[in-house]
Amino acid sequence: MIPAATLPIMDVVCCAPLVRHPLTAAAATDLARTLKAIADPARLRLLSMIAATEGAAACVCDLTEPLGLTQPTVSHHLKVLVDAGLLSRDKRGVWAYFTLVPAALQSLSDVLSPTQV
Amino acid sequence: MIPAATLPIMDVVCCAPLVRHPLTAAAATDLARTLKAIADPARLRLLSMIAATEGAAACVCDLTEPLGLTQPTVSHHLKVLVDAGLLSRDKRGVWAYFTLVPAALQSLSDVLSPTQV
DNA sequence: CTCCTATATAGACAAACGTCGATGTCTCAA
DNA sequence: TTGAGACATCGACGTTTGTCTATATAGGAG
Repeated sequence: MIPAATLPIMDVVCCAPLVRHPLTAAAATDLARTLKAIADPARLRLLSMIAATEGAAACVCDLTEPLGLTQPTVSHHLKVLVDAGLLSRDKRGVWAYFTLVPAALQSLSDVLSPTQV
Repeated sequence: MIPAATLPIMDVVCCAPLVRHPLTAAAATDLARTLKAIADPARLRLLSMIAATEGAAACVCDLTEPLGLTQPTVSHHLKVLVDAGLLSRDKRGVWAYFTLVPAALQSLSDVLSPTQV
């Protein structure tokens, strides 16, 4: 039950570009865990909706209706993204605001790039 | 049963950077399909092993043993990657050689980058 | 305190997934 | 023609995943 959020994504991704060295089993498992978090239509839309939101912060109530999913399902997807280190949660009073973690997406982008430095 | 390989990944990915516009349901489904293809430890290792191979082409027989999976399972994973447009298959005689499709990985990398042009 | 609202958690269920052993297909060599 | 080897396909299986409803928790208004 260790939250994946504690995984240092940068470490997993940095210095292990996919196309330069064969991945070890452990590195592949870690990277796959993060990729699984974004390999879902609902979660991709959540990420893009949060990124497009004024101030890049959004609460669950704003995200539920345009997605066409129930509130518990949206909360579940948001938890997956937070645990993966892609979003951060900021609880203000009754509302929970979610913000992108840009470095996480950048790390994923870097590891996939065939033209890595 | 339309192979995902016929999906124009560049079109799915290009001009729809994740963090700039909210994804439509259809675009999110297409992108998630491609991401699911690489969100697996065995397939990530296959990609990196093929990339690291002399000439960037490898046959199934070379990939089975280091992965520790059976030949049918490796063939299955390779098919997923080919259908996703990430690998191309080249059958020469009895052997099947697999090669990276660099543009596909680059497209994925681009769409995830928060610092997209 | 009491109610209302926003969110999280629990439990259930169907669908999708990863893996395997068995078998089919195709190519080459003898 | 026959046999062997490389790869693909099939069918089965246990596990994981996405979704829901129902319920719990917790903050703010009155």
